[in-house]
Amino acid sequence: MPRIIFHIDVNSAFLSWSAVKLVIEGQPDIRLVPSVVSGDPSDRRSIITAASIPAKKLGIKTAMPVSMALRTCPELVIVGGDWEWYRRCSDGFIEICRSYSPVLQQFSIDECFIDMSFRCTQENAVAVATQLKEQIKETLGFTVNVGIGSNKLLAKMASDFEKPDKVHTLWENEVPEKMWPLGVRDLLWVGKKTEERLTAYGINTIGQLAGLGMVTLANLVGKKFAEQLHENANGRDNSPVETERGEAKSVSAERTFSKDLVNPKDIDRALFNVACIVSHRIRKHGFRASTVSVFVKYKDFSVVQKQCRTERPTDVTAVILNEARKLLAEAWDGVTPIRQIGLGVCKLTHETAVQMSLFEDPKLDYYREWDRHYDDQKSKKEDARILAYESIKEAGS
DNA sequence: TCTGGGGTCCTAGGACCC
DNA sequence: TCTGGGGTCCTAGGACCC
Repeated sequence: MPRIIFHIDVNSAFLSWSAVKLVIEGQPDIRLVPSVVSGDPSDRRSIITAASIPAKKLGIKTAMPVSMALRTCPELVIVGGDWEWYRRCSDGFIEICRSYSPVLQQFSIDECFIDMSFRCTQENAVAVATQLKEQIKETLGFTVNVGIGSNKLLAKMASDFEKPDKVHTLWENEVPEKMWPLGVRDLLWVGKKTEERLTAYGINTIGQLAGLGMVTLANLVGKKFAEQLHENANGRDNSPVETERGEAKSVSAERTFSKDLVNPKDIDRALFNVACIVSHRIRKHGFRASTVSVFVKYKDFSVVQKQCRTERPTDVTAVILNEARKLLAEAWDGVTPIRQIGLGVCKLTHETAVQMSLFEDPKLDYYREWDRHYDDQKSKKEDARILAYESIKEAGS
């Protein structure tokens, strides 16, 4: 029996979600004018996270620097992102999708796959998808695209066709007509570098890629990736809709400074801040980390990254920070101005048995106490924010 | 024009062991 | 004294996704 997969993708997710909130608060609908969402609208270094359709028509794109977009369109409306609110919108949209099929894989905050094989037929798939799309619009106030295909790849490619508020199919027999004429860059997993390599070889469309011999392709992009690209370009993908959200494999935080920093005190403060964020996050999920890494990005965007193993898995801020400081000393010469700094942990375990060591730092108890205070403060702040949002929701309903 | 923040997976080379 | 080959772990870097 052929599979029937839906891919549901929120149109300009962050922008739509911010618009919904503003409308609830009685503000004009920013979806109707050139508008964007950016991290920090006042920071020259921030970039665009999402753009409205009128903004896109003016050539404003995601990931474009805000300063550049403002030159294109001086009257551009810029709003800051609001993660707590986005989380709620995302939960609402996932909940509706799940009511259509429990075999659901959340692909990102604004995308999911559902396996509809037992819930509809090829004949009525478009009608069912349209109903889903309308239900989300009526209940939550924002639009989605639904892509339908016989596997995840085709469903995802289909949802990327004309936007917004549309349903598209891409069945296997439609691949030559609907997918092969597209440029290679439109194929999932073909980014800038791979596109460059392929076009340099004269491969411009997905159709040309589909017909390319494996030996040639492997020489261009490596064996493993070549196999995947070959399958995908031919519309084949047998990956399942994975309902289990795998556990995080790494946790990281990074900060870009509004001006490049060179003062070691400033840089150490930034490192401290990201260490607090990362260690708080792993404690929240009950993880301990065995590897700490630090990276430094310079003005020319070159990156130096250093990592090391910890003596034993840890979730203590002070321990992670201590490792990070050593790594920073290796990575940074102490004089070159730094644009961005980041700290990550990986090799995460749920190990809770405390391994006693004769050499255990006697200050460890104090450090843990400090972390408990930090976590308390954080959760109090979160509670306050949740209350604030509940009242917004009430005002809207 | 001047480039955020958070992830995943893959590759390649070196160290070390058997 | 000089040599092979496989396996595993670690680190660094690159490419991709949203």
